[in-house]
Amino acid sequence: MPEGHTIHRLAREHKQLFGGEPVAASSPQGRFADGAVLLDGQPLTGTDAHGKHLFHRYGGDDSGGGNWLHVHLGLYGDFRTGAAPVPVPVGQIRLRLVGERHWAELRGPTVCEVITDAEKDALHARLGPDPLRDDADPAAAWARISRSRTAIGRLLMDQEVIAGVGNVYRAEVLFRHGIDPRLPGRELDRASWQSIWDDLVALMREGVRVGRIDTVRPEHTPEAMGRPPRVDDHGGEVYVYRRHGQPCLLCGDEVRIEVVAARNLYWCPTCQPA
DNA sequence: ATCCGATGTCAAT
DNA sequence: TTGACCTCGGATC
Repeated sequence: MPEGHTIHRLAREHKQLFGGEPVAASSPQGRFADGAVLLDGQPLTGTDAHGKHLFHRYGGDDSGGGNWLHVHLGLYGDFRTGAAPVPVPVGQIRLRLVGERHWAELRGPTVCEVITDAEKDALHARLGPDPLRDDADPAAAWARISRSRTAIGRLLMDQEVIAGVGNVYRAEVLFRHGIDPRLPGRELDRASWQSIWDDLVALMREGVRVGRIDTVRPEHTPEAMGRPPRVDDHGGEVYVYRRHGQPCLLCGDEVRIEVVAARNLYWCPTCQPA
C-alpha cells in the first residue's frame, strides 16, 4: 500500500532481484499484453522512482535508450515478489516478470505502460520535489506553498507541489509539527516549512528502510507510555492517522476526522490549534 | 455470499 | 465537487 517510501523500496528491490538479467514479461490478465511484448526478454538496465511513480528501464544503457516501464500503483495496486519457482497465476495479474531466480507480479495498478525517455522526462518535470530523491529541491515546493491560499493539508497531497507524500505522511507530519491542516500555505512560516521538509526526508527514509510508516517519537511509543501497541493495516505506529474518535496520544483530546478532497484527514484540534 | 473501505488520480460537471 | 476506475481482503450477514 503505497506512499512514496513503498515505491522507492520497490525500485531498489527490483534492481536487486532482476538488474542486469534478461526478464520474461507477460500479462496473464491480458490488459498489458502489448506492452509486455516490448519488454519480454530484455535486460533490466535500471530502476527509478519519483514520488509514487516507479520506473524500470529495459535495454538501452546509462546514456539512455531502451524502453521505460512506468507503473503507478494507485490506491489498490500491489507488486509482489518471490523466489523461483513462479507460482500458478491467481487473480488479476496485469504484469508478471520472471528473471533467473526471482519473479514479480503486479495487480491493480492505475498506470502500467511503456514510455520513452522524453515521456519520462516530462513526468519528472510535472512532479514536485521528492524528499526521497537526491536531486530534490525543497525551495521549489516552498515557492508554491508560500504563494498559495490553499490549505497546507491539501498542498502536501498535491504531487506537483511535493511528490511522494500520501494520506498517512500528510496527517502525521502536520501533527508532529503542531500545524492545523487547514492553515493556508501562505501563512506557514519558512522555518516551519524547512522543519516539515527535513522531517519528511527522515521519516520517509526510515519508511524505505523498514517498509512501513512509523511516525511516533521514541518517548511516545506505546512501550514508553505504558500502552498496548497499536496494530493497523499499514503496520506502523502513528499519532492520528485513522485514530478519529480516539483520544490523542499526547493531550487526550478527541482526534478529528474530516473529508478533504475525497480523502480522510485526521488531526488533533488541541495539538494542532487553528 | 455480499458489502465496504483502502497509504491515489483523473475526467467530467 | 463528484464519480469512476483498478483489485483485494476483512468484516458482516
